[in-house]
Amino acid sequence: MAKINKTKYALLGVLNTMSGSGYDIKKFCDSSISHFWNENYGHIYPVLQKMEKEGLITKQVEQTEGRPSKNVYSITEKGREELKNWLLSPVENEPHRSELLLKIFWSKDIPVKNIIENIENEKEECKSNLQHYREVENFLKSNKHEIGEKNRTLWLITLNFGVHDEEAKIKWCEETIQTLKSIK
Amino acid sequence: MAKINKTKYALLGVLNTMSGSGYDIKKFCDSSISHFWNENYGHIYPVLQKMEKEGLITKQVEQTEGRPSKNVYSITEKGREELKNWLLSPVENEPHRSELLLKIFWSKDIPVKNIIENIENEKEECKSNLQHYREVENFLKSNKHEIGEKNRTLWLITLNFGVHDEEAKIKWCEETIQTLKSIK
DNA sequence: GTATCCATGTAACCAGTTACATGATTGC
DNA sequence: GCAATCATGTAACTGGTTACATGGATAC
Repeated sequence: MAKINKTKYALLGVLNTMSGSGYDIKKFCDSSISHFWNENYGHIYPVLQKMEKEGLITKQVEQTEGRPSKNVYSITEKGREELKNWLLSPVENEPHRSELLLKIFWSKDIPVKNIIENIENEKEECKSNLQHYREVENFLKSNKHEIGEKNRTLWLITLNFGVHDEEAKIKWCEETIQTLKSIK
Repeated sequence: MAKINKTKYALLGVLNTMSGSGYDIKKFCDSSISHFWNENYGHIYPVLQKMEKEGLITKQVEQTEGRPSKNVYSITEKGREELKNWLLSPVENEPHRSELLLKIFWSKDIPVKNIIENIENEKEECKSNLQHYREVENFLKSNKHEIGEKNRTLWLITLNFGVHDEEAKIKWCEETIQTLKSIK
């Protein structure tokens, strides 16, 4: 058996917060969980159809004048159950792949300055991510309404992961650049 | 066009260090780059065949008595070029997905103690990874021969990434567990 | 005698990405 | 007039995992 479908749970999570169309779901993902999760239409639409057949969600077609018709999905009790069971189950860590590290590992015949260049780029990206996380963090903290206290805490926790992660990577980049300069 | 094949470069990297069979390559990967890269036979063998057709590597069949016959692959000049070009090109960061963060994000209806449980598990895994990295680090440092000074530095750099990463995650786990306990 | 290692490969399957197709409305 | 937004979906494709199939040799 191949990998199981995690997209399903991402979509159930969204629909457990709000009903909406594939389009709405995609927008929600991009604005809330994109720092650790991505989804695209080519996957969202088929998975929604499949989940409807399984009875995890229901569809309702909405017609507004002058607008394309909209398939609004809502989570069912069965869907809520399925989501809850998954949330309570242990995390399956899939091995991640780092192209940066792979490149460094095989760079014995590459001039040090080129290796450093790639690491400088990485560092800049980390910095820009970090700044972005801090902005969203401030936004979430300032906004003491709508989403509920527990949700805010949980969302801040995921952002804080990003902050720790980027900070650690920046530190590693700086150390590594120094190390490489010294062997030049 | 879909994602390009990074496995190719992982295999070229191995073959740029040593000639060997698919089996040898897998062993090498498991013992050297497994902390940031994984490969499996179901992918290695077809990719080797494809690369041979493209002229990036050559095959030589080796027969030893009392052993299964072995396809020993070696990198060609063309393969070396291809690898070098890739090593010099900028890193394409593909978005990563974190199941742990996805679970936390959607856990508003889950008891705090269950969320904490998952984070405790994560912390334990980080600790065990960290210890492993430190052991390999010591092994590499003690062994002042065979692989060359530059290679040792590069390999230590990739390990050091793991160390920074795991330490940051452990810190995040501890902070997060405290935060969650306080909202209980 | 049993588990592990050596060694290669295929088949079935699912995940996920990108491009294509369509078309109206709204804001600049 | 043009770009962006709203809105849904399919097709083509690649990546990658797991299971299956085979079988001798060696170590415990």
